[in-house]
Amino acid sequence: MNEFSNECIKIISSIPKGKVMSYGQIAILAGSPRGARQVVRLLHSSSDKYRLPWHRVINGQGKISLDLHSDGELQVQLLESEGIEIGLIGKIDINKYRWNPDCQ
DNA sequence: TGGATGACCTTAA
DNA sequence: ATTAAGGCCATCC
Repeated sequence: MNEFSNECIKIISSIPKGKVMSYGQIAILAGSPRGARQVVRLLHSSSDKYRLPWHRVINGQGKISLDLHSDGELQVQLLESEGIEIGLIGKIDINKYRWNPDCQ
């Protein structure tokens, strides 16, 4: 495991309940402005192994990148359980729920 | 148009 | 077989 992946895991694990982050932001905070896809891979491949709150990670548009008919629906339910308001298209108030560990 | 974003695919150990 | 690491270009507003 390299440092980047480790940072990503820490950052993602640091996302508090009721907050969400985007891939790009996590990648930047992790140290790789172009490593958003690596964050994706980590979430998709090692989410269970590392116990990452993948449901709190969405795209930069504040929407669910997953299929709302499959995993996306599950994520929507999880986010709603945390108090996050989600639109019918999976739109989330990223402006309100954006989590900035650096700013915090 | 242009620029930021991305829930993958491939290779190696 | 599984786990881990790495990246670039099409897509959407």
